[in-house]
This record gives sequence, structure tokens and C-alpha cells, in this order.
Amino acid sequence: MKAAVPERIKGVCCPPSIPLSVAKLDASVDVLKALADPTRLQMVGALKRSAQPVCICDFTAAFDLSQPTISHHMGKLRDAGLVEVTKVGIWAYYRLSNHLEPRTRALLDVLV
Amino acid sequence: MKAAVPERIKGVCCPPSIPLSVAKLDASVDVLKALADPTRLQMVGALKRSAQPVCICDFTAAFDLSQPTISHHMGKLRDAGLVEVTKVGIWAYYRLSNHLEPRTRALLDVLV
DNA sequence: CAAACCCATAGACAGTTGTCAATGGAACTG
DNA sequence: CAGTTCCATTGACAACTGTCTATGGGTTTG
Repeated sequence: MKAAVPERIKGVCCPPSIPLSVAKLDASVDVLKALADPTRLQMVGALKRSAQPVCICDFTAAFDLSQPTISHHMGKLRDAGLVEVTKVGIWAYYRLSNHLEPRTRALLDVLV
Repeated sequence: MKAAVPERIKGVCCPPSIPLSVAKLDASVDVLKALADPTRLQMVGALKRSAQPVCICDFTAAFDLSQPTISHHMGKLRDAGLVEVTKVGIWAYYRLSNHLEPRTRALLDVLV
């Protein structure tokens, strides 16, 4: 009977305080903000599906965006702790972070 | 051997195109954008945990935000299809949508 | 060393977002 | 009917975001 709305008395608003869990909330929001962009979500998806680290120049070629914009997006994923980079010579290879929290990994399993 | 980076030839960038899945991407991004805010994420969590629809005035009381701001956030959740509203008299009762896609429901199970 | 190549950063700019005060509208109350 | 109560919308404004061009730094090559 979830649809039954609780009765209320006019002028007596909000007797019970809503239980709000603040723990781990900001962390979740940061990850969500990082993922809430079509380019970045596709990047993460590609990295998740790739067996090897991916050169960022491949993303520059795959998307119709300038190189600095790609770098900017990857930087956001880095700041959120979602991806890690390995530099080899002049190339930068990105991969999904090996230190993702279980919650974050579960999130990616649902999303991409 | 996921750490082994593929070899590259300078000047021959990006030979294989990265597989990008665009399907269902925009929908996911819209949901993520709706959830990527601490207030809205807490709202969704409270609605998910509540056995009954919640009067929006309870949220107005629970958060340190003005009434129009609470209404604005709930409107975003409505636009994203995450919540539904039932109006009873002067009150508006919100609940998690009964028509969430399985992916979205799984997302919420991980998040809140 | 000089040039070429890849990547990141800085700066600029338009578009979006979160917030509030003010207003409007619908429903109840006396 | 007039006032009250709750909620949504509007308008305004600062802050953030996504994008580009321009620049700089590090690495390889000739």
C-alpha cells in the first residue's frame, strides 16, 4: 500500500524529519558529476570494454572535439579517480582505475 | 595483462576506431545529471527508503533551502522521470516513479 | 641542436545551473 | 467571499561547465 498518502494537518507541516544520509554522499555526487556528460560516459565505457589501456589520441580521433577538450574531459575523469594514466614516451595511455570502490565499480557495471 | 600498453607508430595515430555505444547514452546522461546534485540525491534516497509518498513540504523543512529551490529540484527529478507526484488538496506527495527502467532502478539500488 | 609530435594548461566565452525573492494559482477555512 | 496555506513559476544573478584557440612542456627524430 505504498500509494496511500499520509494524512496531514494544515499548518502543521513536516512533523517527522526525513532521514537523510549524508555519508558518502559527496563522493557519490562527484562521481556522478564526472559521469553525467555524454563524452565522458562514452570514454569510461570504452575504457571499461578495452582489454588494454587506450591512448588518448584515439579518443581525440574518435570524437568530434578538439584535442584540448578531450584532455579536459579526461582530466575530469582523473580528478574523480575514475581513470589512471601511464605515460610512455610521448603517448598517454588511460585505463579504468584499479582502485575503484566497490560501489563505484557496481555503478559502472550498471551504466556502461 | 591489462597493463601492457599497445605499441604505436609516431604520426600514425589512432588506427582502430574506438567502439562507442551511443544507444541509451543520452537517457543515461539525463538521469545522471538529475542525480548529480547532493540535494536531489538525498531526495531520491529518502523517497526510495520511504514506504509512503512524501509531502514536499517535508523536504522544504528538512533542507536548508528555500521553498522554490526545493520545488525546482523536485521538478528536475520529475523531468528526468525519476519521481511522480500525487496532489491531495493543497499538498503534493512525491514518490519514486513506478515506471523506472530496470537499468535506472539498478542504478538507484547502487547509489541510495 | 632543431624540428616534429603528443599532451596538458591557460585564457576566453557562451550556455547551463543552483539559488533566492517575488509572484501567481489552486484548494481549503472561517 | 476573503483570507490562509501550500506549491509552482518567473525573473535575476553568481557560479560552474563545455568548448575553442593559443601556448608551453616533454619526448623523439633528423
